[in-house]
Amino acid sequence: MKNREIAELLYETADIMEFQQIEWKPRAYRRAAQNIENLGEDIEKVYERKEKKGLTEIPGIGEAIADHIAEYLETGKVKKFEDLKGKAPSGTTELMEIRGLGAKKTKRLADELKIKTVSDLKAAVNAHRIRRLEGFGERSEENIARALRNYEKSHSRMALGKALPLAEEIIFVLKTSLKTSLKTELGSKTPKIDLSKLIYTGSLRRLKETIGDIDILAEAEGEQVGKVMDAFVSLPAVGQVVSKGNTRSSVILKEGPEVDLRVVPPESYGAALQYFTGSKEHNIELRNIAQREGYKLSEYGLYEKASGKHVAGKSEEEVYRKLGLEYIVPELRENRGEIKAAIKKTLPKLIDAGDLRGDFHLHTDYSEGRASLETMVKKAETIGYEYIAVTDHSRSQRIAHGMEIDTLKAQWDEIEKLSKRFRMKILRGSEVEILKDGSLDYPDEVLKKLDIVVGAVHSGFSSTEREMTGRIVTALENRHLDILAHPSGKLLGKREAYAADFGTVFETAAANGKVMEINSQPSRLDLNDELILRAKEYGLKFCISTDSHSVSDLASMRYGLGQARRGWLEKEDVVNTYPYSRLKEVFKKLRD
DNA sequence: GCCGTTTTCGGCCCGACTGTTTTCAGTCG
Repeated sequence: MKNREIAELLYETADIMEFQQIEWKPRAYRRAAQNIENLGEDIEKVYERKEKKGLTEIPGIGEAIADHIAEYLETGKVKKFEDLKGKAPSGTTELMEIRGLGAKKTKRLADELKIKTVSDLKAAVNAHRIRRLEGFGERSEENIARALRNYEKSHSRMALGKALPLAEEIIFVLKTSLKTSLKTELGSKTPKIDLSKLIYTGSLRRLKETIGDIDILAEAEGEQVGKVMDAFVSLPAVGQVVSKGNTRSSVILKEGPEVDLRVVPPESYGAALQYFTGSKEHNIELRNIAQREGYKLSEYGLYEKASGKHVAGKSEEEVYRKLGLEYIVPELRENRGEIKAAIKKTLPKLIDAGDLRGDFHLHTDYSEGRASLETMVKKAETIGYEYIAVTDHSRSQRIAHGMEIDTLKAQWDEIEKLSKRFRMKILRGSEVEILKDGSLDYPDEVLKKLDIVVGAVHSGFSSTEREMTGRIVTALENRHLDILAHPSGKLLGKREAYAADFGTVFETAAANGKVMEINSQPSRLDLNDELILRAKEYGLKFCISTDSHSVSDLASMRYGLGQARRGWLEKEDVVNTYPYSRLKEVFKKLRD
């Protein structure tokens, strides 16, 4: 799959063009790159099937870019891009990633100070050569120095599972601080701040698998604004204040990530929430619609273009309705067809947290889990689940204390005993290793006694695409396998997905009635939204599982649920929303 | 370079903050 590769190439080319002060083209290139990332289909396959014509059918790709992509797929490079790159200094695109440095400044640094790489920049900062440049000055130099330190510390994205609790914590502390300061001015006549309106927005609200920075929105007016901003920049977690204004302030936390706070008045709250939730691509599309309909849309509201009259903005729902659209939930706002669906009123009714009735992937201290079987069962029952599957590792997973057959049977005995004491159905499961040759890690007579077999790959990540695809396909053709766990094998920020032809994997899975897991572990989120969208095309069913290794992990469900919603899944697509009585339709070996 | 209920040319989202600039350009989201 070369989608990401090609998108990266287009983004890089856009940066270089911008550096060379070429107008408009960078925008076209970025838009094309974005659409390739969101394609949900292998671009190579598109090209094989329909050649260049297929490429130009992708939005944002016309004749010229289609030719470049074709050239890349045929030869592995694009002559025009190579030439372009040859004319720009080698470190250009990297320098432009540093906060505060865009195309113009990078160009001036290169032209006037011969700064071409990050280390050139560092040297220039240390020698105070930047402040002598016309239009730069001492402050600019200090800011570049700080941005440089930040860039080196972390220019990677944070996992959703880390960012979300962090944002919740910040909001909680900010609310507490504001409550206290509001109380101390008892008797003041200024309107109170509605603290329920203090929420996180941005990619976090869209539950994207990784987060660049944390965006927070608050509602306040008049002198209250200053109070919110003051409370925000003086939070204990703040390491550095980047900017502070009347509508926006920006800080960098000691922990690393940047947090932006925007404050808007009540009549604009909905428009601002919509705007800051993004995505950027979704918003641009929305503004285009607004323009066509004779409106102007900004974070302050929807305005009639002719009269300048404010016609919507109090709530998000109002903004969408006024534009003739069904309300679109944050998880769908990626410009992946949701706007067209909202116009036609054919948006999916997404799966909700309340729909989930069980969990098909969890570990106990029989293998690498940290809690006992009984503790896990007890906690799952408190959540209100109707069933769970206990899926400890199979025998060849030595590192994870994989279970020999005798131990597995002992676990079945304990499950039997516990079943008498708990209302919830406890299923005999196993996370069975898919071995190098695609066979499963227990003999058939053991597998057939399991209620649920969750197959997983944990080794041989550097296999070729052919080997890995063959291995998984063989496993999917095994009648004992029910669920394919963490199908892509990626670890966020640590390990790429293994090379496998997911088209073939999904096709085989669909033909054999297998279920695809959406693994909710914060470090995995696998399948992610893009692969879910692809898998759904093949008519596959999914399950959202936590892969819990401790009691607290059971709460990770919300991250997997987020990916499912981003992947347009409805209740019916996800088998752990089915009542137990219906599960037999999916898992044939299930006992009554 | 792309696109079209403004349709084959002429647009291309919009507003806030910073710094050094005395009226605005650059950058960001």
